[in-house]
Amino acid sequence: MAHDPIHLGRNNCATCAIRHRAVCGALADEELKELGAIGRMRQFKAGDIILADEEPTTFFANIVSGVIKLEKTSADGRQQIVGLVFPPDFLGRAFAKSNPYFAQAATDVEACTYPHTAFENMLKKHSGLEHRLFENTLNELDAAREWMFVLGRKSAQEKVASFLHLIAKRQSMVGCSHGHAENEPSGASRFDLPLTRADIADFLGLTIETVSRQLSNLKRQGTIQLLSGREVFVPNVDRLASLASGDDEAVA
Amino acid sequence: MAHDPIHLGRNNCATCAIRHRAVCGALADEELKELGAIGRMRQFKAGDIILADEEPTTFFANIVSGVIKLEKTSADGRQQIVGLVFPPDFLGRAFAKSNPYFAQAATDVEACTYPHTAFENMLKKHSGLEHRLFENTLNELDAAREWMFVLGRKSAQEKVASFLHLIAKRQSMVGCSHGHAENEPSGASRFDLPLTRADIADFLGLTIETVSRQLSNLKRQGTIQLLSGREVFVPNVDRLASLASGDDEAVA
DNA sequence: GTGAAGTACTGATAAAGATCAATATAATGC
DNA sequence: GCATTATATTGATCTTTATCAGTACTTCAC
Repeated sequence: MAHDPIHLGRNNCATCAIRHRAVCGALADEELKELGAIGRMRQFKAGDIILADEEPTTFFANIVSGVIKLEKTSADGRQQIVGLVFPPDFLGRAFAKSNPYFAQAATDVEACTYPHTAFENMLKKHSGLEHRLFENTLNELDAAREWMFVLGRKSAQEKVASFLHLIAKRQSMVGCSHGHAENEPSGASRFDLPLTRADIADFLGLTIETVSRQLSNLKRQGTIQLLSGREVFVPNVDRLASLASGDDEAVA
Repeated sequence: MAHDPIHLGRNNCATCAIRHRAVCGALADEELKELGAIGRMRQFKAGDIILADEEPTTFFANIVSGVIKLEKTSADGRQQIVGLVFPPDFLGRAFAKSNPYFAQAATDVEACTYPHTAFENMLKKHSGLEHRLFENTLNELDAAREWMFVLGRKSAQEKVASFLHLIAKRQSMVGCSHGHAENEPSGASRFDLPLTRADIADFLGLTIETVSRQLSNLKRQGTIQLLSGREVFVPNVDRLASLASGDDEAVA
């Protein structure tokens, strides 16, 4: 926990936890060496701004650990989280002059960063890498559209249940080193919430109070247990999934 | 208006209205001939289902005229439009077994369609084409996230104003054959709504009634005029844009 | 430990939007 | 043309969620 502050120096791809699941998985050993040469492992603390809105792009990154929130803010201060970046996701908007959103560390984060121009040159040179990033982007687009349904059509309870279900899925993926994990956890699940109540509200298009009330409801029902404020235990993930899609009926 | 029913036979890329703005714009004449050989112009009538949810992908398409809505539906019948496809946009989810949403013609549509496998082979062969589609996808992702803010954080009036502003922007792009149009119309604008009130509601996460009331409000204020039910005249697009972002204040 | 700041929960009330219901307008078929 | 159906508007009422307000719990500094 008490590491060197920001830069951790050159990273060792061979021992990297996300070697095969991140975009770099597209590269053969030779090419990987080339990419590794421009990569630099960095650490961010919860709350650090990683990419600023409207600012010129300076780097891209693969997330190794932690969670980053992508946020839009309007002139009058309203906020909406438009994406969460988990390991082994890629951070950054390729081929744009500036970044279309704020990227802020939701938790402490470790990321393998690549300088803007050098990385885009790699993309041009290795079409396999670009292809992998393209597939990544298509998945992100699918996820964003999935979330549009949550934002536009779900009730507060369904929204909160959807969020918990999402975290349960992603957290259980972390640590699983092979495959893209269609492995829905269907039994029990336990995880730490990577977001504050305010963040959850901004992700779901709700207020803090409503999030808090819905969490209390889910707790009262027995759908979840709140161990501390951040630690959640879900005895039956299927049940949570049902609530997330509105197939509730018959709740204590 | 009274055309041959569906197939219009081989298309002529040379005279195509969207030749340079669509993804095919990435190709040189030689390659374009190759793509043209697998393309087939088709017409759809308003309401036709173009791609069905969960069904295997059978074709992709470039939209030449008209508007297509991308829709998600839940088991209990709730609907959310997660994207609108205008000319010269690309329709279809590359590299996936099945389509993640419904695609339905909102208006009559003309589209240049490409068979699934043949098109994906073109992508593999011509990395320039893939790159262009990638850039396209990145723009779609930006737009989806932009819309997440609308869905999560805007009021009903702001949502309806945002929708009208979006249509004003896209409709004025149609017919403009060069460039990607950062050309915000800032004076007056006149267009036909490509969506019914029910569609607009599904796009904005509202009910039909609320959409109707907000349109009536905007009309009462003088921000818009409703000529027929579908024809809209906006005397001052900037004013509409202000309402869309909540910088209202002082309305008659 | 104590105090202070940040974070989270709960209650009372207000407001925005949904729902229910009726009517009006437009499009379509015969 | 008229009847029928789909689409759109408007009003009355109810529900959900936001807002306002107060309190409790955590974390951190000292």
